[in-house]
Amino acid sequence: MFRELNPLLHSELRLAVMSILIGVESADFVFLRKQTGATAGNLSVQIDKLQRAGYIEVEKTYRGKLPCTICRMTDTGREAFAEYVDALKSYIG
Amino acid sequence: MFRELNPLLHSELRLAVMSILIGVESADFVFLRKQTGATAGNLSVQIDKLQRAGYIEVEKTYRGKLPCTICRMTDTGREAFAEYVDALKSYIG
DNA sequence: ATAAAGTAGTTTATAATATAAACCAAACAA
DNA sequence: TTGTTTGGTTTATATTATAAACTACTTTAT
Repeated sequence: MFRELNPLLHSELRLAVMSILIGVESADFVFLRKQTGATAGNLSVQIDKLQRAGYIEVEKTYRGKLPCTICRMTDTGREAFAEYVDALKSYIG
Repeated sequence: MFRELNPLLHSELRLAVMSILIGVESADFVFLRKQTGATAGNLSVQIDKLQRAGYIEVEKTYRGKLPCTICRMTDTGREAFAEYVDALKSYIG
């Protein structure tokens, strides 16, 4: 009846991050922060979780002299997101 | 950009309960337990939260000699559910 | 009549999660 | 050179989810 909801994606902030990343080639920390309105600490933790799960790739680089953390979704991430969205439909029709 | 997800509804089990109740006039504890596959303890707690939020009404009665807890959604619940579903769409398109 | 097992839950203890506050290092500005 | 801003990370705390333990009663078997 009800499909299981991947707990890694069933989180407002991680879902927002995935939702952004699925639509772009890549996005940096500052952009994600602005789009989601999250605090830096929270975003940092949630990016880490998505990376550990293999759903996103994180590249640590510099923009000029300032640190810049670039995120992009992996194929695994895309699959997981698609399945999550599908599973959600068993709840919300 | 992203709408807020009502944390009371953004929970797998509570969402499942609401999803069931939106489609029926009422449902009892045992039915909800079977449909969701939840443990009795977890279901009891989550029903309580939904009731306190005013999203469902709980009627304590008997089926024969055995206790029977009947749940039905309120108008407030229906509204909250509709808004939650709508908000979700800002994440999953 | 009594013990054992089952039904329908509730309460409570614990594990997992989310979140913000505090912190760090480098850059820039006064 | 002292303070402020940027771009984060780490850690402490509050919240949440969940299962285990318990309550109260019924049914079944002895």
